[in-house]
Amino acid sequence: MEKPYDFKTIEEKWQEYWREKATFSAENFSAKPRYYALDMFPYPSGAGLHIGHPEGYTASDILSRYLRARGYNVLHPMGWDAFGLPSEQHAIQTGTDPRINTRSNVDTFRRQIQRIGFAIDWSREVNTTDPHYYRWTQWIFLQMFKHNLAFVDKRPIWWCPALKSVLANEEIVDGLSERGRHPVERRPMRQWILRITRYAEKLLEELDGLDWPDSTKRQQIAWIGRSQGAEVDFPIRNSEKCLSVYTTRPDTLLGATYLVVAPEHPVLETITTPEQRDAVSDYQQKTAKKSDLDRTDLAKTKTGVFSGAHAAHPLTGEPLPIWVSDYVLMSYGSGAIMCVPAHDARDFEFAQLFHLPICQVIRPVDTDVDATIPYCERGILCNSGEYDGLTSNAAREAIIDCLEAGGMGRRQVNYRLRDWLFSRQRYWGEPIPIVWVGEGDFAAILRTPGSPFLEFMPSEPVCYEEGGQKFYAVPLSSTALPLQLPPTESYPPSDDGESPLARLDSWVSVWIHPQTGEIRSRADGRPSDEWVPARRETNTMPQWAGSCWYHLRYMSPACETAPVDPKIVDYWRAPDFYIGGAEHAVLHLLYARFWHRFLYDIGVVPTKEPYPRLFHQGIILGEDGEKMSKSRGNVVNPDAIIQSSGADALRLYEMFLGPLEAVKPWDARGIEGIIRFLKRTWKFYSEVSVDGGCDGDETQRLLHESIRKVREDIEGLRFNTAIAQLMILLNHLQKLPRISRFTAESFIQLLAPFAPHICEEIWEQLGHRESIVRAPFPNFDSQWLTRDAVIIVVQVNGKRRGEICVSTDAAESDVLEKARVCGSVLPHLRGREIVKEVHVPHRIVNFVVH
RNA sequence: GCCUGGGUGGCGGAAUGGUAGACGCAGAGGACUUAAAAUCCUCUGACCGUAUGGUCGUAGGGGUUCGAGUCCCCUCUUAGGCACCA
Repeated sequence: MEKPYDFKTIEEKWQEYWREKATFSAENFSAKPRYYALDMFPYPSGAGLHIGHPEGYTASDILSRYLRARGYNVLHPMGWDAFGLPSEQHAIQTGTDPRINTRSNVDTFRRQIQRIGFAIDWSREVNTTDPHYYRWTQWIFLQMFKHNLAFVDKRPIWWCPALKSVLANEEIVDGLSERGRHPVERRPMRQWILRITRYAEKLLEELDGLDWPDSTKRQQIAWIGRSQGAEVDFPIRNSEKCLSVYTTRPDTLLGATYLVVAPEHPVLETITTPEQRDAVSDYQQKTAKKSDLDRTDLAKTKTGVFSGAHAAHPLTGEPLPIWVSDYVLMSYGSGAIMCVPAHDARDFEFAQLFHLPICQVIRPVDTDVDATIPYCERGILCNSGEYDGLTSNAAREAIIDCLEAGGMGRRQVNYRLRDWLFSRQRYWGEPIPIVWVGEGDFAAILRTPGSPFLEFMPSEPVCYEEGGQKFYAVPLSSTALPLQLPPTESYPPSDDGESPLARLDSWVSVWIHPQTGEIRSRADGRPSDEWVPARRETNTMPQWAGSCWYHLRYMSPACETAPVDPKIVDYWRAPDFYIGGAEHAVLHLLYARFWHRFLYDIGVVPTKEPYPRLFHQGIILGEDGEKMSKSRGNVVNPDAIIQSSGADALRLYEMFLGPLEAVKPWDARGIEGIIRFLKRTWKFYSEVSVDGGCDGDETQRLLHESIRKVREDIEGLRFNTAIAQLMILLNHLQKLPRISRFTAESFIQLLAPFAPHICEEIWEQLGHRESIVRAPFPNFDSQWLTRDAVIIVVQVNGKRRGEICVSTDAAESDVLEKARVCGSVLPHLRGREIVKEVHVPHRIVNFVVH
């Protein structure tokens, strides 16, 4: 009597089994080869799991299950990136503690992920909002602080009035907030900044050795934006000062006809002439009001004003007018440029607009090349005095040498990368473990030997000035961590952008004891004279912080003495495989590389790079071929698929849709084929007779070919073609009344990484007591991969005219003779002269005839 | 504007320079059934032909090659990234 394929019962049974037996726990030290497969952990949103999540998770799961069956000690963990804006917004709207909402979202995500049957070691689950976790996020921050990589600055930052939040450069897209697409403006605010720029060179260098998608590497290279050139000093007329500019084209120096400074450039204060004062101030005010969207819009014609001042050309002494324009950015280089309108498109446009002189100093090497001005390529110098006739490359070196000799310039490397704005005026983030004290108290702390506050004290103190008073940053000691997020009733930031934490005065205002490191609320009154007043930092860290090092925490999630146990990280090293969306190509992946590299530099981890091998799964589009979104109403819910078709079907279908890296649309009808495949598998095993006999040659051949193909395809992440091969194999087996035990078991084992539940069930029905996970993956026998005879296609002039069957070891002359007399080929050869015979063994014969 | 990927049947897709369209969906016909669903079998790129078969065909145009979806050049198109970075 045939039982129907009851996927719900089967799947829940085995999920329970795996959970109870901790089937997928990873050993920290094992003689087996190790493999660490890492998924980008999800942000547990209120919307629940999205169809895109299981795509990458299934891929890493198939790989994990396969390698486990190949004898590897596999670590495949999961966790939650649970700090973030949506939970905070929810708290603001409902007034409920984001901890409550976050906990329930995490529970939902865990339940949903477990219902898909991933081979995850749940004992290693991490959560960035857990104080046991963020204790170490704070610790790493303090290490950066200690190493002078964290500082504060009052600088104009992006402020989004709608979100009431400051945003990082990276969170602005097209002049709008990445989240919510709200307008943003500049506002000066005291901010924590991490000196990622100090790591620019290291981050660039190591990129080369990573097994990453090329496009992602290219994006990071572009983001870091290393450029090589020179800083050139132009002495300002009637002044002691110089105006320094950065250029990547020192070879065009003799073609510089004017200078332009950014409207924010401090030099304007002193050099602007009285006649031009009003015009310059007016222009400065106008640009301050402009959004960056307006300011960087290339379509806009350039604007600018003359400052009235001149600077001397460092080589000729020629006076060059200094202009002001917002096409020069204060944040890059020195905020000033030399303009060579003949050889730069932007300078050319500006020079034309304001009738500034244009002087050509480069001509093309090849006279056929279009030399229309502006000519922006390299070439041969002209109108450049002693440098005439030199190539751009030679001239660049000669000119920089001359500038350096005269103290008028120097070689310089610049990066497009900006320092990382690391503070948020938010509640739902890691508190920054810093208190602020006055100048005298700070000096006292420095003079206190053995003070716990000296543990993370940097060599260069971090301070800021407010109301004529200086405040110094004092780092909490590691024993004071975690600095827990205090409970509050009110979540919105204030209108001036201060964090909600700033309102908790009993938390913010504290006494600290320099000798003991104790901290007490100031609400309680000063305990004794030794205690000094301090104020806590009220900013929190951005969401990126927790995801910068979670790959390490999985290794030793309960470690109480370090972010990661040194012995255990020595064992696991770094994830062997990391999979996640391409949208993280620069932000998360650059920040995490920075933190990880820093941890390497201070000896916490043994590897320079966190993710040696990276893969991006392509997004799954809605059935209409558009990105899934609530507003389009094309969202596919994984829960509904599991309900109607089962987790095995969901897993298989997501992998069968197409190549893992491709962007591909969902098709609700397509999953029918997968369901049929699973039902046929079920039915086949309940009917077929599995005996000790042998299979026919054809069956053996197909089985061993399939084993090879599936193994290779899993290793190459070509899951769609692996599944196709399993379908071909089943289509064949289905026709047989009986199969051997080896064949019966092999097919199920090949399918098991993809559809683990049904395979566990069938495995059990085949008489096994232990989980299929424990069974070694089948090997192919290469004797079945070679054939005695092979079909060869015969072409005449490249057109297929017939086929012949020849033995694999047939001599070439025999093959050609057989091809020549082949019935369907003969008519095409008759009366023609064969001028060439091409024979590719085991593949093709081609006769070239006249 | 610049830098990357893509463009193959009605659809998702498969093809180490060597039989284009594997596998699956959808569609057509048939078997089973009182009937439907499910299942199973056959067919299914276009055109011509009763048929053996032939011609065309991988966005378009050129090229290399005995042979090109695959390599090279140009054009169109689409997705992603960057965008006054001096």
